[in-house]
Amino acid sequence: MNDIFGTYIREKRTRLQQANKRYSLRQTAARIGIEPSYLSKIERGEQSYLSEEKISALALDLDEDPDVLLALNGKISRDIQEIIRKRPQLFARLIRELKNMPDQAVLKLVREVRDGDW
Amino acid sequence: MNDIFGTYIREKRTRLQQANKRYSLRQTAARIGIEPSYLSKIERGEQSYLSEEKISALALDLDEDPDVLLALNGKISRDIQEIIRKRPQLFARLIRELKNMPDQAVLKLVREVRDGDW
DNA sequence: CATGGTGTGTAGTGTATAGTACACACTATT
DNA sequence: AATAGTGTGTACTATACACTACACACCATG
Repeated sequence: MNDIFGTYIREKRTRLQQANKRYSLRQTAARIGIEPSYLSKIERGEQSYLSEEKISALALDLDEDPDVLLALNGKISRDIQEIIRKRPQLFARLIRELKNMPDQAVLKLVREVRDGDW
Repeated sequence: MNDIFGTYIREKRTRLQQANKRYSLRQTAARIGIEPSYLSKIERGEQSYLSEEKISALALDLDEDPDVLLALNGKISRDIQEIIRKRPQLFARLIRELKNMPDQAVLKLVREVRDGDW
């Protein structure tokens, strides 16, 4: 189904594997704490279920952005979900408004918030 | 576990029931398409699993905000999730920045976006 | 006093999610 | 020729999630 997540991490891992043999499927699986056969299935898109914890561990291991890997897996990190659930109306409105805004516009908001005069 | 969702909808429903007998547990359950015993369990917090579809239907029926009911149930609506997953880094940054901002500040952003000059 | 409507208790169900365990075939090394 | 390491196939498992089905006890009311 969701073979884009699998394809993405397989490409990244095999690229790292060229330079360093510790990025074999088996060793990587061992580091993130799953069976090699399971990681194999996931990379080939045969099975795409992987918990947030494992995805985050994998992101750390492969030097990838956890939020990106989670998104490729159809997930959103728990801390983000928590923030939204605490003020659902507020964030729902904001996020829907931003749906079609270009990246630049959203980034401008981020900057505005960070060094803003609130 | 999550008896706040149940308590909330039970209160709202029974309040509506005072004025209109069509808001009995049985009739309400029938309108949203679940068994009365199941709605009973949910309202008493014994079981809190309810799909997004049923929660939205319930929100509509009880004249409540779907995003709020979903949040009380530990969920976030699919359309919001989709928006975030399409640009995970961007939205992750923005949302985390806004975590501790007061409502007013976030609302100001919403307004800025809506009638902004992008 | 039966009938209709109320809420609830108990038991069971199907699918999704998140994996393990182990055997197999292949390649590289020693 | 044995050994270590590679990826993969098959079968199985446990828990979470999202419900249904049906029986029960308790009012009202005609």
